[in-house]
Amino acid sequence: MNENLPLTEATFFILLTLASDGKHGYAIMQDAASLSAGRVTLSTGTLYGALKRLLEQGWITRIDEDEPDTDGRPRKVYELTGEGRRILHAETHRLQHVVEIARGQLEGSEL
Amino acid sequence: MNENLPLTEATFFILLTLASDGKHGYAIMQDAASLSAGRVTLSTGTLYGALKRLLEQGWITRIDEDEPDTDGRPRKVYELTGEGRRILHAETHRLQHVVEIARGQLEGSEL
DNA sequence: GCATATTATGTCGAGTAACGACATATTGTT
DNA sequence: AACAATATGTCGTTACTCGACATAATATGC
Repeated sequence: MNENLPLTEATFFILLTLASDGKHGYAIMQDAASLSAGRVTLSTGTLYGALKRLLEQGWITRIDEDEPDTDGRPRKVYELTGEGRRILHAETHRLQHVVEIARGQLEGSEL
Repeated sequence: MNENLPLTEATFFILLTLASDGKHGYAIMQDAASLSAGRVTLSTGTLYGALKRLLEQGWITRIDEDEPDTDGRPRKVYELTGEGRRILHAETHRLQHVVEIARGQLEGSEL
């Protein structure tokens, strides 16, 4: 069904933070950190590299809010595409499945 | 608690297959495939590279069963160390936690 | 008014790991 | 005798992360 999985943790969390609404890069970084209770701290190299890749893959798009009243401060807002959302769901289910496999395996070996 | 996480999928499944008992490389490949219903197919490059790394890290050890009756066929058997088992558990819990975060996030954005 | 922290975006080089291709040898099957 | 399966390994390419560095605007504190 999906040849793009597994996602890297960085990619997964970027998509996750965009699930609720569109955001710009810096906000994604902060949201990923707070969502994961500080466990996922995206470096800028990882973040902007991943955003570029995700755009090329068509999993996110840019919604330009270059309204002049925003005073020229560059702020690029991204949101999930349908494909991006589909993949986010697929990866979540994959992870769920992996956890089930792992629990089954560990249970059987530790009694 | 653990600076080694997240594990890659290959590493995670190698450790998982060794949770129940020691195995040699080829058996690990097959077990990973059957355990994951064919989703995880380790290539030999990945497998033997990972085994080497895991040995160096002390997460697995080699138990030499070079009994002469095995007729010189080389077959290296690996098993988890305490550290390896500890990390396998930690990663399983991490994954569980990630799934919970993801489900919470997706729930909130799709009602 | 000035310094510093925060917000915000980006590049670059180094390191790690996965992957497929190739190589080799033995055992089991047809 | 040929071929599939078992079994281990190397090598080069590709993808991604990470930390360091660079730049600029805004906001806060003194």
